[in-house]
Amino acid sequence: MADVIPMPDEACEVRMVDPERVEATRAELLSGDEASELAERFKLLSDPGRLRMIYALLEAGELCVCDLAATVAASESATSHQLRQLRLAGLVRSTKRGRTVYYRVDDTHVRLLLDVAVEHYLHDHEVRV
Amino acid sequence: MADVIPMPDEACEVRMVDPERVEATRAELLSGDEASELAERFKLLSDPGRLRMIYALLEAGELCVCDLAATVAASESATSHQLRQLRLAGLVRSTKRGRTVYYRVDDTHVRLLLDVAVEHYLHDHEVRV
DNA sequence: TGTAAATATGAGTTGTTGTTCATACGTCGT
DNA sequence: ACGACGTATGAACAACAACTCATATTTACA
Repeated sequence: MADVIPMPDEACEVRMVDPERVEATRAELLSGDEASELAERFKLLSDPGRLRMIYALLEAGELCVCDLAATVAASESATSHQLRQLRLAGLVRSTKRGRTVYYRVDDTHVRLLLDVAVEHYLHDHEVRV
Repeated sequence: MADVIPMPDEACEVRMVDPERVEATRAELLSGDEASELAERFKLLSDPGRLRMIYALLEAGELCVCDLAATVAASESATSHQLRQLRLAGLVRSTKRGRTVYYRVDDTHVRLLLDVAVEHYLHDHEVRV
């Protein structure tokens, strides 16, 4: 889905069963920008490798690139590319000490988001009541 | 990132600065399957259009395909394709009444996940103190 | 029964994403 | 200053994801 197309003011070709509910729901709906911003955040969490990296950083507190790569069993280059994305998104922060660069999670909300997801999507199925 | 490559037991070519921390973190890390399962969930939320659809369904409770399409300003075909994904993932459920099909969210956890994300990533920036 | 409505699906196309490989950059030790 | 190390980055490529268009399916109604 490219991006949100503005709704034509006068519905020209749009079929609707319940126009009132549509209008009411549209009023409460996320704007295109809001949806895009949220989606971008979720997209960062939508790759297994990135997810493991974030998780590893949350666990370890701080890791250099090569250690993180070893931890999640990825190449250093791939790891660096992913970290760049996360850094540009403000999800992680890097500190250079000597020639090694240490990364840490720099987003207060990710931990909660991950905890909620892990709790509901993993424990529910495995620890099962 | 394709999928998780198993870590070689004997680190052959892997540089590490702090092997102990790596090993400790690996012990606490998500497995490849767990990471993939979580990532797949987040991926469903990583598209602005899908996000708006889910949000609309949460708001409206129940919507038929054409009304949902009108609500999020997408084509009915695109909407149907997205709903198929969500349905296969068990995130929404469909009910056929006559010739129209009504969809509703069928995942207890999505609402919480979305609420957390909206709260932290939207309100924080806009309502800003 | 035939036609239109509401949705589903498949094929084809295009844009995006993650990886590898090669290479560049900054830093340490000698 | 030079070579090795740790990391970053760019290009090329392959896999994937989302859209449109065309067509199929099911139901309602005349």
